[in-house]
Amino acid sequence: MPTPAKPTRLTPVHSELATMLAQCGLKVTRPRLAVLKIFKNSTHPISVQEVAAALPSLPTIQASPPINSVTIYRVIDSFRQKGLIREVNLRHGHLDYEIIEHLDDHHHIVCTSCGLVEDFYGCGATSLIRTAIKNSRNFATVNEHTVELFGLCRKCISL
Amino acid sequence: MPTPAKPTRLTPVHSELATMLAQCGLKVTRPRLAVLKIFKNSTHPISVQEVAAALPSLPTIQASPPINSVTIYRVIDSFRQKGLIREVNLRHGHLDYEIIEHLDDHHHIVCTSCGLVEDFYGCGATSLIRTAIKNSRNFATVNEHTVELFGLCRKCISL
DNA sequence: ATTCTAAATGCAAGTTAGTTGCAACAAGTA
DNA sequence: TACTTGTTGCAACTAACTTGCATTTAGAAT
Repeated sequence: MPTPAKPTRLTPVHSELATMLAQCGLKVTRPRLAVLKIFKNSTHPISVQEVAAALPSLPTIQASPPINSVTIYRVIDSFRQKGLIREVNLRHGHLDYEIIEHLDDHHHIVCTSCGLVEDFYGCGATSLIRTAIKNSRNFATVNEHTVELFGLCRKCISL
Repeated sequence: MPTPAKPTRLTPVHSELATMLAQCGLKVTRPRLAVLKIFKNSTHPISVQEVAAALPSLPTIQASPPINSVTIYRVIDSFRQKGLIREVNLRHGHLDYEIIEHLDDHHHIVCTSCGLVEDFYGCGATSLIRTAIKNSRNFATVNEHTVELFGLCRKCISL
């Protein structure tokens, strides 16, 4: 009779999120799993306030006491420090955050009238970065870059 | 005897700043001249707080009552709306603002360790913008763009 | 399993940035 | 010079965010 697989406490999605946390040296806690799940679920960059507003909809959070807002700030800051998320400014009057999927070349077009956000990939910054470093007196390396485009979406331009 | 030149109340620099304000439909007031002068003088993007801190050093301000902080917020917001200044995120924990000199292609490299900021020009975004619009389902025009590079300066990389 | 320790969380209180409503004032115009 | 509208200053307010500290807990050591 074959040994039955040992039951694990973590659901598959939990184990994926838990691994992400563990790999960057963060302890796996309920608030961190929850906030990370919000970022995973979100299709676009979101603010601290939006994270806070989305948390109560998670089953794991509904089942237990709500997460203190101080904790949300600290969790988001730890994610940012560890490079799990990045800060983006879409000129919505505050900063937003989004998960960093890989070493992706991922950017946004924002409508300055209605705020609509669309993604685009591949900004071809590598050659730009090379020449920028060559021309710079002070800089040695560039690890990250942001590119955001601001314009008008089709709906707003025809208003 | 030749007619003496009529004395003008505005110094040359005032008239230049005043013209900038008038050209975008803003009334020429003491707070606006002062804040605009701070932006003109600054070599790099600055925050609302830095503007407020710099104002008392201006002779015109020293000579009269200080400018209310509410007014600073409103002046900066009016400048941003009129396109005199732009908002930039250098990941210093807040938003900064800098004067828009022309239709310039002006960007920054920021040291993620010490915060040093250096300018660079010409990011070659025009072709990027063309392909981004072509690939976009929703967007029709792009009027503005931001490009910021984040890395380590020579000093910090050797620490 | 149990114990241990550093890290993470929650709470309460405080600080600061930024906003709003309104009355007084002043720039630009007739 | 007077008028009108936009601008400013003040006071009060709101919300974002921070700090200090006691409690709890994840992960590692035993």
